[in-house]
Amino acid sequence: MPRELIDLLWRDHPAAPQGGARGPRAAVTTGAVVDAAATVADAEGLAAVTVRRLGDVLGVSAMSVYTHVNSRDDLLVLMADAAFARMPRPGYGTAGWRTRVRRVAEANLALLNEHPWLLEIDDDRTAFGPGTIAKYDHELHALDPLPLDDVGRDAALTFVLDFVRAAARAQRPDPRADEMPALWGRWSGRLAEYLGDAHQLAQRVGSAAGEAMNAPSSPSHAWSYGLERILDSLTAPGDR
Amino acid sequence: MPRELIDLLWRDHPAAPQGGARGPRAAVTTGAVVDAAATVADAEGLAAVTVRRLGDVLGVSAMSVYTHVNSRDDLLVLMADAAFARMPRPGYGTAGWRTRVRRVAEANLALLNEHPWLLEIDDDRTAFGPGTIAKYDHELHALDPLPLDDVGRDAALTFVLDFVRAAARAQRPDPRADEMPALWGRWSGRLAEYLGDAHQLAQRVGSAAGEAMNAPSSPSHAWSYGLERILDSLTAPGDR
DNA sequence: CATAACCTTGTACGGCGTACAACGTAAGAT
DNA sequence: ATCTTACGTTGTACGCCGTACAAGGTTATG
Repeated sequence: MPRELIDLLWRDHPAAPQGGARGPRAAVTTGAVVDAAATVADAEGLAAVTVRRLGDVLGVSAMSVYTHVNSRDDLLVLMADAAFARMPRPGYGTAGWRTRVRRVAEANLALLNEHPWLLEIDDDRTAFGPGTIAKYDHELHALDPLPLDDVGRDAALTFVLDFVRAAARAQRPDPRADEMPALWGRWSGRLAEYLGDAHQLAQRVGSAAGEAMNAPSSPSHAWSYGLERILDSLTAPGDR
Repeated sequence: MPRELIDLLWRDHPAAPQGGARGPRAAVTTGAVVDAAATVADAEGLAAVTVRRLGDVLGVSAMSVYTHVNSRDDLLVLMADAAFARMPRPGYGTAGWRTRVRRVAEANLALLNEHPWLLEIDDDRTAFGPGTIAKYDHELHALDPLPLDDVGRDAALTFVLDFVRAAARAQRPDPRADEMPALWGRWSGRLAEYLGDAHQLAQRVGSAAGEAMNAPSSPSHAWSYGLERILDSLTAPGDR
């Protein structure tokens, strides 16, 4: 293990340890590997981000990638932190808390829509990265106007971001979408037979919700509706 | 492909196609494979559920497993539906909607805590399974006392279950938990150097939240707090 | 008894992450 | 100017994975 993950996360910081001076110049940098990985993930999903593939993309052998990243798991952490680092962080100006939090939610939704693979990265070590910390700080400040103690502030932010995460999950296109019509053709008849008239409420609501989701307009009523509910709840009184 | 997934999902239904009469008796059943998979997943996580491993557990060759499940992806769908099918579904009696929804949320949290691997299964085809449909129907009925149309009812349930899912994710023990002390020992000094006095809010709130999470009591303030907020929001007026 | 349908199995293929050792390269030490 | 040392790069190999395929055994049906 050449350099620890924490030092790779902070590789752009002045205090970060540099590679030793001897030996040949590295053909690529850690940053280049991370960027290449993100590009592949954006285009073909996280599963396409393999070490051999990255080697190809970077014009380098597979094993050479390990000079810059330690392991694939570490790479995922670096990818996530880099994505967070790149998020725009406009100042909040004089906006009220509701607008501020709405902006935070919308920015996160946009990020997750752009990089759906972030939903698959679940590694606590990202919390130590500069991008993740900067994002956290910025988003905590959105709650400045609200009377929250430290723990409550963290809980409120988590509450909002979890909602966003679920919404992004729901909006993510099903990778099986193109098979679904054929599947439905083969299955719908059988399913009707199995179901009979049992679970009528589920049948009715399910088909209504299914149609609503495929409806051309209102791409996400659930989003705007849910977000307003979430915002409302932030001003609700404490436990009862 | 011997039998379609939909028929495997409904394998206990009288109308489900049975295996042909000829040939030797199958050594195991689809149900046995699914149960074995769930047992392994409970004990060692979903990644330990491999086809070869299931063969071992069932005393059968790896390839023989494919007689009963078609593919590993299909198996995951069967596992999820079986878990949903086994959830207790007590009647709601005369309980008010708030109690009913709270019970639904608590039942789902308990399920996800018992079977954390459910969080990793994300296949829309589960929606066609008998367990999933029965669960859906039962949970929709929790909302009977509320004045919701079909689409709104589905949206409300999704809203609640997404919250539960996020809470279960947060409560899930980190598989890296045992490495963390050593990691922190090596990293905390460096992180402090990198951070300096930047992002002071994040530093303060982060450590407060971290301590609160490791606190012995109040295993999840976030859960009860968040759930009440979610419940409140279900009675809020519509969009504004 | 022959046939056809079914289950089981071993082998094999192409993928994965990555350990390891050999080799080349360039800066510091002498 | 040479030697030494640290480092980057590479090919090979190991043990996993899911699963395609073909061969062979087993049983009810014609």
